[in-house]
Amino acid sequence: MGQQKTAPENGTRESERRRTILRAAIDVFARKGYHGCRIADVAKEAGVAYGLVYHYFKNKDELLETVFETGWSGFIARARAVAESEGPLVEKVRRIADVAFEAYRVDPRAVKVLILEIARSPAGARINRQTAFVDVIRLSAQMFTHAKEAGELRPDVDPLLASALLFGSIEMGLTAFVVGLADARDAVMLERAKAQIADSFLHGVLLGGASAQAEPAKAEPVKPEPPKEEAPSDGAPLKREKAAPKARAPKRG
Amino acid sequence: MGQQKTAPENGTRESERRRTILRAAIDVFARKGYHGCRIADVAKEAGVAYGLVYHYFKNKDELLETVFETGWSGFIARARAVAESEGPLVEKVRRIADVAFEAYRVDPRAVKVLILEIARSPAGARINRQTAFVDVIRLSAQMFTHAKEAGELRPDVDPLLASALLFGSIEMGLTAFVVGLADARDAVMLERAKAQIADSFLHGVLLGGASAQAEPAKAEPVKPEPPKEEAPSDGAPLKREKAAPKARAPKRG
DNA sequence: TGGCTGGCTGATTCTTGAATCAACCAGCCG
DNA sequence: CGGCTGGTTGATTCAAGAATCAGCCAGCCA
Repeated sequence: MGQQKTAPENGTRESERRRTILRAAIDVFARKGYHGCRIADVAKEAGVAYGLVYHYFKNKDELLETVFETGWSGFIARARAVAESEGPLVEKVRRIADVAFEAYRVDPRAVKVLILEIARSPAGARINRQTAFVDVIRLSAQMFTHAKEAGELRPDVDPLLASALLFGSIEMGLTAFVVGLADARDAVMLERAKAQIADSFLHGVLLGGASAQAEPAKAEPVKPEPPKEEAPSDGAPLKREKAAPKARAPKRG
Repeated sequence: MGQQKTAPENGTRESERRRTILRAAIDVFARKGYHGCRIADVAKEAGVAYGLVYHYFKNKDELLETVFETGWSGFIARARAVAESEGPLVEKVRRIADVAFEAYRVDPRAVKVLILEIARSPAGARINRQTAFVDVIRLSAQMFTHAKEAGELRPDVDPLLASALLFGSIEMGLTAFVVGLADARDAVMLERAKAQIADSFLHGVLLGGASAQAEPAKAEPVKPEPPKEEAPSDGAPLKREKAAPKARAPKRG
């Protein structure tokens, strides 16, 4: 395929092979977990020889490290852009939720690995990882600090903690899908979850507060939600009630 | 120490030794992570011979499993009690946060292991674990469902998701301490964080909405909580700073 | 054509650490 | 005392799987 495969050039600088292996690693990690798989699995998934993995990556750990950097850097960049942009806090929070959910929509497996294997990787964990997670939280904490100074936040809210809570909500919301608590194949559901996360975070869940979608300050690009005549969402919640174009995506194991 | 060490009796039925090993396991897991330590480490920490660990536990996995059950069952029992009790949602949410933070205060290491190693253990994870986590969420989801029926919740809030968000907030709040983002040795800080988590979740972080402690539409019929004179949760950041008795102590109700 | 180069291969080697087990050491009972 | 029982020990065994390495092969240039 890549005609000019002569090493040196290649705009991407990242050989096709290398990318294949990385992709395979993400899939295998997502399926069996970092510790639960052997390099052999990755190689097989990628359809390459065992040794080739070592040609491109120093060792198993570097492989995970790379998966991390690849996925995380993209997310953090977008999140930072939002956090540092101008505009009302409400907007920013919504957009951050957007970024996270979009990432999930585009590549759920990668997000799963990020959430399950990396964000919470135990103490010893080399490099960034844990640090990285802390970084985003610090980053958005600044956003909250500014918002607070601008009088958008309740004065008794701690910026750092608020930041942690926002990401905690987002993460757990995503986890619900990752873990299968909610059906992730349903785009509408994702959209709804995203909206609720932002709303709950901003206005709380209690009745009587500022009504949630009160101000569509900025019209959402999509309006997948009808009048919100909430269905009797009993204990069997996040499972789309009535009919729905059951876009049956094949459950890839 | 029980003089009568003859096996059969012993009210606890759990030998002193066994408990020592379990404790050591918690500490070591918390320090180096499950995969990052060997049985030998646990044995050394406990001050017993390598083989003894296997005398009390079938294998390494059972050890983790036990750590899990031990810590988790206690938490889930308390959480369930709160969720199924009578009273306004506001109260329940606060008390659930209480339970979680109290657990942390009592045994931070154990909580760390629970959060880092078990709650998010990757896919394949045997038994409960992941399931257990899902269970609490389902459990509290019911609580939200009832609250919704009682008109305490905004109608557009999905119970299951709300539940996930609550625990997501709690977990991330705790994680902030676990990871060292915030100083966990300060009891006041913990108290403050706990309060903010409940408040933010209930009323949102925005200024202007229902003021934090504003009463929701439905007045609380019960006043089950004693004054609970808590630390003044002012706006001070997670880093304890000098006085800033910014008035407003969120004395609920 | 023949000699290079470098991506690629996979059997082989080496390490790590889980799990086993034969022996040891009380205290106890007959 | 001598034989039991059951907690305790730690060297030994063993399997898993990470990392290595001696080469293979395809394309390329002289």
